[in-house]
Amino acid sequence: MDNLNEAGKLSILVVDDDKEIVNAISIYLENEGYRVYKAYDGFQALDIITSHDIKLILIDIMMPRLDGLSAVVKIREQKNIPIIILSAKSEDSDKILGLSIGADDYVTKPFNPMELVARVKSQLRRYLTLGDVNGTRKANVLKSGGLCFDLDSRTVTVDGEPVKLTATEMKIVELLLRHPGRVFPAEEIYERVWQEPAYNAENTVMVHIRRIREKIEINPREPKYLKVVWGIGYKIEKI
Amino acid sequence: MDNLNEAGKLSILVVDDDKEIVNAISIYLENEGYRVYKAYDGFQALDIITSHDIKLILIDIMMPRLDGLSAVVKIREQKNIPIIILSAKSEDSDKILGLSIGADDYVTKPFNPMELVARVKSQLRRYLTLGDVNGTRKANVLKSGGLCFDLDSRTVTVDGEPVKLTATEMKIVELLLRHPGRVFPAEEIYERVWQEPAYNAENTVMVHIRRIREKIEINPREPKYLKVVWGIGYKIEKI
DNA sequence: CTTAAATTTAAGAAAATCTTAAGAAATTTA
DNA sequence: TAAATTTCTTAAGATTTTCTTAAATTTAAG
Repeated sequence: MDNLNEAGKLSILVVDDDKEIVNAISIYLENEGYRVYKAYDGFQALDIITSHDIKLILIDIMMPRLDGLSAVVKIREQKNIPIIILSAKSEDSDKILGLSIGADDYVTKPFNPMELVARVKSQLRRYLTLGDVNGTRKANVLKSGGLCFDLDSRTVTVDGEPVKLTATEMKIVELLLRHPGRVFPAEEIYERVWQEPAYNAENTVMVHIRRIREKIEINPREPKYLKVVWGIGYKIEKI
Repeated sequence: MDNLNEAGKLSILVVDDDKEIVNAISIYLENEGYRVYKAYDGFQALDIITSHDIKLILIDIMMPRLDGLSAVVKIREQKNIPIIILSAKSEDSDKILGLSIGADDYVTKPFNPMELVARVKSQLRRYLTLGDVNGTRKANVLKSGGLCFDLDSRTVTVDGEPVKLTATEMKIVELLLRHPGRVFPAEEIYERVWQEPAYNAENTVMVHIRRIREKIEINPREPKYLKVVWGIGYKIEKI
């Protein structure tokens, strides 16, 4: 599988038996800076997703040979990437059918190109998190010893006991757990979690660290998980 | 009852008073590898399903002698297999009637053969799970504790007591129940339920959440089912 | 022992959610 | 078609939770 895509572009696969539609969609997506792959039936689609690093799929559900709904199911068996269904039908029952089968969104033809792009971005935003370079959502738990972070339910447990962290606290724990053993200066934690330049923000980070410890450590004064490295920063050990 | 069908093929019963339609459908289904039984009115249909191991029924609701809707009701009393209604009528009232009476899907004539096949496959996929050898479906309900959503009748009950939700409210509950434990940001709820990009829509979602809680929670201020995760979104617990 | 770094605490500020209500929109009924 | 009903959206204020700030305290390294 080629994981190297030109200039770091995200790859999108467009599947429809109508070549004109595929081309039209491709132009809009390429304009937005995506690399577009094209397929004209379900089998071609399956071929491409097994040989290329596709991040998102746009697929028509009414296609010859392997119909779209079946293809969606097969794709889901292989990869966990966002799937947006294209369809001429607009009835509610179809919407529900598509979504319950494992698609993430549903667009009816004729569609507004800008809306389509908006939905593509929305889906990619949802699936592509920083630490998740492959775009494939793996088993969604991060661990270090008894500390466990379930990314789907956004639940943190210590030795199986659920612990209630705030959103910011969770982001800090997530960052440290995604790079176990690595030491992060408070300044870097701030910049990565708050997504803005750190200016006199160390204290803020420290107070958060304190509160996280209060929740996940048995004795916050002798932390077992969230450790300090004097003069450098904080880390959670690789276990 | 013969449970042995040739070469392990799945048996489908097609019921319509128009023989041409029955034959046309049969060809498409046989092409897809199904064993097809034919009936030209409701009584014949009932005969066949009691003597053969039918996995799915396609039935017209406008038929002489025993009309289709009545047949559907009687079939449901006997067997719990997927039923797809065929009809020349496309009015909404019929759709609702057909589905509420226990049918699983609805196709209006004239129909696209590929679409019909797709729906047949979709229904079989939904009902024939590995552990479910008899072709009798699993209870089609989503649950979390005392909260229960019956997908067939689209009815919600709390501790057995029926609760009257609006269509939108039901879609929200369905989404959360289909992914128990997972936290959905208000924005994502909007996009998945309304099927359009969320723009300043969080408030709308919140008000709906509030009204759902009013209906399903004993004390809406301390929700037992529909919980908030501060800074992230809403969820219904996996129980 | 001194100093810089890290911890702890508490209170006010900020942000997110909740609640309510009124009017708009959609649906049903007459 | 109009009236009545139900459902949805919008907005604004109340409430709750979370975040930031700052100052006092403790800890580790040299």
